[in-house]
Amino acid sequence: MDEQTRMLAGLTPLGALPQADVGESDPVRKQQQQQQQQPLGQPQQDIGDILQQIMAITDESLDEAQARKHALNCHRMKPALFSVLCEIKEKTVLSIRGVQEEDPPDPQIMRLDNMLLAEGVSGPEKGGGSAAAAAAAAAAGGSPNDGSIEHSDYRAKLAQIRQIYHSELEKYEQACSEFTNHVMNLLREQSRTRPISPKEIERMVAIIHRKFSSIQMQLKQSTCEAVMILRSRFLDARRKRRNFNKQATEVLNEYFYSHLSNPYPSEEAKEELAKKCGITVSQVSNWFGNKRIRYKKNIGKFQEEANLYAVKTAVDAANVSAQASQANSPATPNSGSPGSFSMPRAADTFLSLSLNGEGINVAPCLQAQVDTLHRATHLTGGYEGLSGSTQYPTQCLDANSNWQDGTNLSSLTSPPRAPSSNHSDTSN
DNA sequence: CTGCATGATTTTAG
DNA sequence: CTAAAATCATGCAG
Repeated sequence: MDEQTRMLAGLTPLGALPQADVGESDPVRKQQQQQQQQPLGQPQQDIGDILQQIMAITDESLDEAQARKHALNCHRMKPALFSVLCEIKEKTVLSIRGVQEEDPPDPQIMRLDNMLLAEGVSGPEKGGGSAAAAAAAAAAGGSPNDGSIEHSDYRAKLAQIRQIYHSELEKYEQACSEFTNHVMNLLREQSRTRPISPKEIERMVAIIHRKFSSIQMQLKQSTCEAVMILRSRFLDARRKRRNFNKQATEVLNEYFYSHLSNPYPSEEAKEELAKKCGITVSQVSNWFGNKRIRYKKNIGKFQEEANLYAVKTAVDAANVSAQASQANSPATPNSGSPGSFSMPRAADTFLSLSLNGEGINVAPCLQAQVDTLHRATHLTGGYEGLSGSTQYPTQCLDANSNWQDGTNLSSLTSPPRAPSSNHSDTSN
């Protein structure tokens, strides 16, 4: 109400403007002016009336308003008024414009966009979604490989967020374009009664878009937050340690102790172990990394374990070997000790590995193994000169390997190797 | 609650 | 890049 009167008050005096101000060069204008001035004395009042009527429109019902609008449009003074308004508009709009012009792309929203893109939430459409998510997950984990199993949960959650994000975004976009259309239609409609330049419509649209984009930003922000939360939870979960099951540990230990001379499984071996243990290749790598360092740090502590697995491997191998020798020809030239079990195949492999293919030392080492195995098998306990622990593979292997020749290691550990009274080693 | 075992991650060295 | 070494964080037995 207040506003209306103010506007009216402001506009009415301006109505006189054209007379003073309009460029004389425009013949149409001139004519309009003349028309306007013909009913001398009246024009300003008429304009005032019309404006008042316009203002009153809001109070009327739709039909009534429609009728009035029509009447207004048909009013003989309408063109004149229109042109006047045009003039006013031109002046005021010019001054309004320039005050606030399009701002540069918001750095904040750019940041969010980048992040969402990086996280695989926005970016390529649905099809590539899971791939992007996987990539994001992999990047997040820093582990370059597989892990698809443990990431699946994360991926699922991310996909969920992604879906929500997209549907919301779509909703916003639809609402935005709907609203924009509506406003544009309105403005177009109104442009029949009041002067609205395309520029102005454009500006209006821009304003609407800005509003909606600020809403969008909120959406993006909350999506980012959700992703962050998910990510942190995921990282936490990933950090959670779950012991491998017994069987897996057994398999790994078996491999480790039967390859003690060179406990570096090849990529294929790792894959095989991973499959056998139901863990990932990187977990196998972790395990071997940890095992090597911990074994090296405290060999004594692992002696028992070593023996245990030595026996196990030997027995297994013996069984296999027995079966094999039954089936095959007896051709195992190295097996000098026919004793209770023939030479384990596992030992064979391990030796060939440890010796780098040199066949020369095989025999003594095998003998050593047999001895140790006997000892271990019989659990004779104290083997004289050794400080309490038998060292199945170590001595033999130490002679042939260098993966653990890290200076003072064994000195810290409990039972240092007793070089004396030991078969094998370099002896021959 | 504590200490150790152990899987995972980070840092360092080659 | 890989492996070693250091470190972190959790699970679990006592």
